[in-house]
Amino acid sequence: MTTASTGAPRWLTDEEQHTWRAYLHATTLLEDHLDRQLQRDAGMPHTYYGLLVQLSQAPRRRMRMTELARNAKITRSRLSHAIARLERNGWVRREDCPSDKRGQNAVLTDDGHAMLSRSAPGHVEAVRQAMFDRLTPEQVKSLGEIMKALATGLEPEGANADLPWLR
Amino acid sequence: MTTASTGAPRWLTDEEQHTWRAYLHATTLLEDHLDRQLQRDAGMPHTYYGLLVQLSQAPRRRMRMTELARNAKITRSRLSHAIARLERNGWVRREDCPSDKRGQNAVLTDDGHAMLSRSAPGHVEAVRQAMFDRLTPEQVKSLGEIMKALATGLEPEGANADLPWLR
DNA sequence: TCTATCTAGTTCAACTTTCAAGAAAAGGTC
DNA sequence: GACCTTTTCTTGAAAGTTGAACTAGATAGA
Repeated sequence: MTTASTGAPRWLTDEEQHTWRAYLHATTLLEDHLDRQLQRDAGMPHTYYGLLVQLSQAPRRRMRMTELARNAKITRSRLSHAIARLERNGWVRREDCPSDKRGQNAVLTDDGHAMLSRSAPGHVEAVRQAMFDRLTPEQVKSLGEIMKALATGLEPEGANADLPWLR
Repeated sequence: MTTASTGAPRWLTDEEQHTWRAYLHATTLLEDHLDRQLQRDAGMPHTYYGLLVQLSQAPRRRMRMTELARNAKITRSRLSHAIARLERNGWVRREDCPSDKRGQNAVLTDDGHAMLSRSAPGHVEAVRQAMFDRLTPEQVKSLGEIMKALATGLEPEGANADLPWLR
């Protein structure tokens, strides 16, 4: 239903195959690299770090669970687990939503904010070394455009909207 | 030890930040998309599918565990678990290595090969729709170069060789 | 109001990944 | 050969992820 496989398969050209492999290769290595960097220096995986960053940038350092999940591109289930863990660490706190009794706000605690301030420089440095120190300004620009195009195609809205919003 | 954080943190420019977000965003969505596509159509995650592909292209459809792990950029531990699962599915079989009694070969079974033949067209189509249908030929070329540059920087050999070969 | 439906978030079980530890064979070196 | 180190692969427990089922509150219609 998602992808009708009619007709002969359109295989990839040599250039496309090369690019695809390089893409898989590089994204895997980079993800692993940053995951380890953060696990070592901040005690959490990259996804969790991203959640704290989102919260730190939100209005009152708090955000509704669903919105946070949508921004971070993860399922609500995964977010529940993640927030539970971050709560155990004392970096996030849950709070009932005043306007909707079903709702929860995830709130970045002072400890969480402190931890973020401590680890952000190291993380940025890692990102810089892994990515920006290796690309020309033109490549950075180009990469941004390419990634934007890919994301647009995969965004829940648009053509492929048979999912609640993710899955 | 890995990343001395001396001096003021070199923060990211606006363009770099934009690119970085787009990168995270797009790679997350794409990974999830393909993982679900394969889980649905082939009954396994993307990583596992990649292992079968590697085996299918190896000389006698078999490969030493360590080599397979290195090619797939995963740990040997993870590979052990993965192969165990694929073995349960009947798609892979283990075989003692004649020349080295410690060694094991992972062998793609006929069932595994058949399953691959069945699901490959759909997967290629998914990759094409998600990536190549959305990029110009110039972008494809550029993306390939960029990813190659990133991978080179993260490759175990070279500067950052304090890891056995991964981790 | 009563009912049906939808939305927010959590929970459970199954599965995958990681990390640390360990068994077994191979490769020096003396 | 005896000893030490390295390499190969596996294991087991803890952590993280997924998908489905579930509770509770919101919403809308008759």
